[in-house]
Amino acid sequence: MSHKPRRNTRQRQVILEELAKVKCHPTAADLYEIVRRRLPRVSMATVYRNLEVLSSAGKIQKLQSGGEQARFDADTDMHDHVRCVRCGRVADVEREPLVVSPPAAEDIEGFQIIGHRLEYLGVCPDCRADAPNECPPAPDPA
Amino acid sequence: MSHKPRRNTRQRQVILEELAKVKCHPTAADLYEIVRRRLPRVSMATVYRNLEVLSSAGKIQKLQSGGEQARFDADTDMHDHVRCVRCGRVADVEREPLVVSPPAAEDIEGFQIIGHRLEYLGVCPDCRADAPNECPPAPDPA
DNA sequence: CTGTCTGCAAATGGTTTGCACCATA
DNA sequence: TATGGTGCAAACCATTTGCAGACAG
Repeated sequence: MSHKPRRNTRQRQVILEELAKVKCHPTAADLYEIVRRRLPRVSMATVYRNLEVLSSAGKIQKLQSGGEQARFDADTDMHDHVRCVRCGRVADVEREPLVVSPPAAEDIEGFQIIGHRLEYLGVCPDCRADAPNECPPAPDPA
Repeated sequence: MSHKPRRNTRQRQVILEELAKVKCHPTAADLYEIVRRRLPRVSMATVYRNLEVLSSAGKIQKLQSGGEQARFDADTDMHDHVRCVRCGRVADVEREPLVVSPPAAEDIEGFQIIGHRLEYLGVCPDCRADAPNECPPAPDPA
């Protein structure tokens, strides 16, 4: 794929390195805090711009299945994720990704299918711990 | 689950009625425009508040699988959706929803699974039509 | 050198909220 | 009449963008 020439700036390197280092799937803001420890003068704009560049270059994955903040993953291998509906945290699902068969042409009124988005919803251990809550379908991820 | 008592206001009725009427899956703003024809003085806030109330009451579905605007569906029967990656339009998939088996406990590190979110991505007929899309070979309008 | 990238700050845009008045039950 | 609901405007907040100077190639 012919992409525009891209420069290999220090910011870009550090952002990718730090994302690769963490086991979790940080938000842009999380990553900003992390990167800031090495580059005190970076700006959020730079973090956002680079996450965008890296993700369209296929070097990282952007996970934004909910209406929530996007989260990022340096592991580009195909794998599913679970998202905590309470705190928004995202974790990997350690099994082969589910095979999702695309709907037949006649079931989608002219749409040309190019993929799908699947993500599990759950409650993470931490949230379950202090959770004085009850019924499964939590209202909102606030 | 103890829910607060809810009043049956004219705004609430109209919002639900109009949503039930349309075949598409409008955004809050779309619905605001529609509802405004019957209630010229409604506010966006009221539309948002009621869509929230109706959806937590299970009377409508809130579709916000992407990072995009939420869309709403008065059809609460289980069914999948396709979202146009160009214009954001959402349509129903006319087949039995795919059975998604939740990951086993040992594959998700303590998360308690409560559901999943699946949505197909595609290009709608309209967008495909005028689509001057490119990617590899840079098109030259000249 | 040149054109991309950065930092800063201000702008977006969808959604939410505070408040005083209104209307449903 | 008691309270949930409404309209309005301002607040929020993640993300984007305009701009001038900085720096990679």
